[in-house]
Amino acid sequence: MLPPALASLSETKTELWQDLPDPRYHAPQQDLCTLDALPPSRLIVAGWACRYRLNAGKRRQILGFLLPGDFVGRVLLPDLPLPYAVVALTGLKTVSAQPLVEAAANPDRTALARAVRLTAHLDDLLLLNQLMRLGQQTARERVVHLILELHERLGWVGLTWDDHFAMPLALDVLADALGLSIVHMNRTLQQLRADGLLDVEGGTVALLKPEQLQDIAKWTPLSAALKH
Amino acid sequence: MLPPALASLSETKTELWQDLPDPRYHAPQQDLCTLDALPPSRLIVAGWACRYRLNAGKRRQILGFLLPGDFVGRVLLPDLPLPYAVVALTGLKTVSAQPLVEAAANPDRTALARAVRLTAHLDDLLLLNQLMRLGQQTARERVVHLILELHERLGWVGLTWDDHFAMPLALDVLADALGLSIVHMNRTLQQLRADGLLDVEGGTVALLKPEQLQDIAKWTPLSAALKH
DNA sequence: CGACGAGTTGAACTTTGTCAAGCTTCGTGG
DNA sequence: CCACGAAGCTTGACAAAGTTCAACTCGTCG
Repeated sequence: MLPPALASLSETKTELWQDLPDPRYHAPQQDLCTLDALPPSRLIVAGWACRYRLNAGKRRQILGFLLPGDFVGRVLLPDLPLPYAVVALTGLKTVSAQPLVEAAANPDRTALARAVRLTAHLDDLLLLNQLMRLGQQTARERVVHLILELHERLGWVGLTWDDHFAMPLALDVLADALGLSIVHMNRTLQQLRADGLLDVEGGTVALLKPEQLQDIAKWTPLSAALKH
Repeated sequence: MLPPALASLSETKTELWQDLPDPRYHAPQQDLCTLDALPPSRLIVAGWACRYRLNAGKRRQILGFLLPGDFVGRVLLPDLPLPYAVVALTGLKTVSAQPLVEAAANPDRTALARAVRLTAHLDDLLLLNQLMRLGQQTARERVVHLILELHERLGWVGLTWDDHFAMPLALDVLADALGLSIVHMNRTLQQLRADGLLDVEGGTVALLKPEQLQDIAKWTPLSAALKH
């Protein structure tokens, strides 16, 4: 199973991912990088993190989740400060992504360069998905849409089993991501559970009726948008 | 007055902007590029456009506005399809931005390359601003925040006069951008007008109490985030 | 045992959307 | 020159969606 960074590179082996240098471990709640600071270039090997911004001391807005195989920092423009912060949501293992960033900057169009640059495109897609959720969807739609997105992304790196997967996120984290109150987040999940559509318990998500869920959220697989 | 693309380059003259090749004119409502198509690389010289996405046939979500000095298409990754469409909101004049895109790809860190790459960073900032508006702010805050953003951006290219500027947008366009219904968009503007904070009429915006507006929207100037 | 954190529930309230109607403006064609 | 219609803006009344506050549960960990 390939990480998203290399998803399009069938010939590139997982070893590349595993053999990157300088492994490090981060505790939950630890900041991986702060707003307007020069970010490190690292790749997440295990655990979940998120990008977020604070709006004038109020509750944070989570911009997106970072899963195993995702970059912390930027592949393109690695020399500019990030307009957001990144924090570990679980215990985290990362490795240096320096070799991959350098490959992306390589003017020769190697397959690796192309694959790494594709991840920048994927990042764009994910941010737009998040924006569409916040701008256009109801609470119910947002929740389902996000969960389907996580399901697809985790599938790429072999972290799903059938139609369920581990989601180590508390209600308040989901609420911050989806722009909802904790209470409403809760009620929305209850409702989905009561409808027999999905199940979220003990950090595990089960998609009980995948087709209906895709319908509710008007979900389009990310892979469709990357087919170019 | 410099376009954003070159805002950080005091030594670069406006002529560069004016002298780009292949001027073209586009009618309002004309698509400049469509979803998942390879975009042109063009620079807007006059008029307004926007990026948008449709969510399953419902009303469009506008992702951001493109003003004079902004790129249509992408500076980085010009060879990948856009995950959104771009349409002219007014009559539009554009020129080819090919020379600038090539400059950005130049591995030598020329001042021009750096400036053009900065515009990619600015694009990120604008998208994040939009996301924060949709995720965290009330209708009133969103409207003010967007207007302050437009005011700052238009100021960069000399299209503001004191605290007012031309905004050739109908209510439904603003509503699509801010994720509001037309009716509520209207009422929110009415309220702001009644409060003596700003005035929107006949395609012109006047900021009557700029400090209070910044307060309402928790506005941070973009220039602050670009100071790096 | 107690305390804490996370999840859950009810009830009142606020914000925003929907529907429907009326208005103004402006251009067009008789 | 006026009547007409279309498009955009405005208003009221109501409905739906989401938030807030407050209380209660449940398990875990000291």
